[in-house]
Amino acid sequence: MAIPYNKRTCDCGALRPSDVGKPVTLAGWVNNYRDHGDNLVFIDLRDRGGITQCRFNVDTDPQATRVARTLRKEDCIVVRGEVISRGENINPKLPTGHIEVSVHEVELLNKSLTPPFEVADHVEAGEDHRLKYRFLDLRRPTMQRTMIVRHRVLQCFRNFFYNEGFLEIETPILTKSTPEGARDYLIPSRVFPGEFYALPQSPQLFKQLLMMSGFDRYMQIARCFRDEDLRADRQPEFTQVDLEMAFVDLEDVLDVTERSLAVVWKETLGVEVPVPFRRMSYDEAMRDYGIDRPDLRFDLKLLDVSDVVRASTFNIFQQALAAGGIVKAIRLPGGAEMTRKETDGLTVEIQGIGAGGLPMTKVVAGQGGAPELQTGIGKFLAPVADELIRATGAEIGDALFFACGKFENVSKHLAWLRSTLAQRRGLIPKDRWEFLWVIDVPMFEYSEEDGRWVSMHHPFTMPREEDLDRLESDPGSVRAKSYDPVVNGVELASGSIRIHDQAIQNRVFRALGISEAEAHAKFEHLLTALQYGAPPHGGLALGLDRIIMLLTGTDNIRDVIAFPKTQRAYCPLTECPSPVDDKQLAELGIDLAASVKAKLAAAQTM
RNA sequence: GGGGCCGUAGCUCAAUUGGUUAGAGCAUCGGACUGUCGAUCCGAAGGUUGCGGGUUCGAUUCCCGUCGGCCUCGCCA
Repeated sequence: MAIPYNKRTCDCGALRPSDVGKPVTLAGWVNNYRDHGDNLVFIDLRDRGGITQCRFNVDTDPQATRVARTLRKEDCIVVRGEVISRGENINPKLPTGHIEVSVHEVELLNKSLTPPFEVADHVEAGEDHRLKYRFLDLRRPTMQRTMIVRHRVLQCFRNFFYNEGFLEIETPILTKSTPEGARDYLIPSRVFPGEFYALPQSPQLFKQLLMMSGFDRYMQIARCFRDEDLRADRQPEFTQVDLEMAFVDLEDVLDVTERSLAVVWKETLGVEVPVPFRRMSYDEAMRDYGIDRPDLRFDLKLLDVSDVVRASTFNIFQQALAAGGIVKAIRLPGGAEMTRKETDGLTVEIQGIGAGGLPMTKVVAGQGGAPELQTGIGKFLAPVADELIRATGAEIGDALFFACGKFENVSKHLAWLRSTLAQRRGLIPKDRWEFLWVIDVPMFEYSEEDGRWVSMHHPFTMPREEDLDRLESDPGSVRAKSYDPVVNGVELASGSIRIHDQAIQNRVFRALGISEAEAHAKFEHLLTALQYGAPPHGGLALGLDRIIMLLTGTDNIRDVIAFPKTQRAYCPLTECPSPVDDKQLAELGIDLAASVKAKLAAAQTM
């Protein structure tokens, strides 16, 4: 008689000594089997709740034991039996380790082929392999835990924002291509041949329109799409917890956002996050950390030593300073113990991100015990050694690393060095969460490539009122009413107060070199809506994937997404993207370029 | 588009300066075993060294190309 698998009594992680004596029905996958010959067979049964050991005794249940002997890893089974105590033979590694199920009946629901890799946390498998067999990879306990955390965090955000009066409203996936920002994924229209929808990079304009529609407080768990190259923390489709509020100013958005994050950290990790978060201006972040998302878990600030090294004899510095550049340094406590091999390795790596090299020196005890600079560029710095040691606060045993040139490059190189040194030298404290807001970000940055100003955030961002009169005369000095929450060097979100005045919106478009005709072609709906009583509003979008990465302690975004893509945005599981029938293309009025056809043909004959 | 690392058994990896029949652990298969729990013991099977070319008496090793994976710069409002 078949065992009623639809009447499971609990999951495989639930049973405890207090359940001893109860009849149970469990179903799941064979995690492991141990066959002890004549008498005993053990099966570790796994489902998303955990693992329960099942015992088969040939003396009492010969038929079930016969079946159990044939079971192999990843077979899907259902068992019926009785919870018994393990006596002395407890397994402290399992929450269910004090009990086991004495199985009287077992049924194989589906036999598994030998899996291509073992479903266990301790067995590593190549990542493309894991993605090809993602349904097996997701059975691993850590992956299951991650997906469960993800679920809980989503619930947590939803509950929090509902309680704060937010409405969850969906926005279109098929929408309009936008000129600024990332490359769009395009969807050809069958009904309008030659015309295209775009997948949303974010629901930005729709959420602003919802504010103009009077919904006041909006939230959505929104899937967003950007056709740009991938990174360890970037996927072509990703999830944002998207917010927008009307009749608010900057303080209101910051307040509700930081409280939501505090709740999520409390609920998932039990960590109390103090609110309000500290705030740092963009200029301060760039000056002290060289990056707009500083990791405040460790010090290693960037120190401007331009004036100090001006009198040194190091040519590279002289040239940089003469060209209007700067020289900055990082003081690494204990860095003098680094080997030549280590520092040479850093030099090669920093050259890989565009630096000319990595000037450095060590602070050692000279004659009489006074600190002096040795190795590296020490001899060139001799004329300014005392002053440099004083300016950097360097002590005997430290190392000093330098970068020189344009502010942007120095910042980029030393920001990389700062976090690399902190990681390799073990300077990052565990279980520390350093939240902050980065505010007062410039509205625009100049794009050499495009020969014009481009938005740092997006074109709908409100400038600070006191900077408005410089929008035309000095756009580079205008700061935005934008705000980014950052934790441990990770940008969690990005948001701003929006422009709700058509005149200001037009001035910003003009500053961006977007003509009136183009603005109307691309944003007619927004510009029109701004003329019908648009309320002041603002919001932000939290990067859910990165939040889950932080909460689960992974540095790989693929680990927090059930079905992610490879670095080339390929899915090994579904083997997509993939070619489509000529008929489908014909319906869309699309003809492939000759070069593309040739490539496809060549690939097929291979 | 640029830089870096990698590709050897089903999986994770090793293989000396370019040199005998390319090894190990896990998985698999067969056998043993009364309490294991990442079981243990005995045995077996398992390889176009990603693919193509070159150098060489001889290539997993060196060179060129190509395909794929990862990290990264550019890019990502």
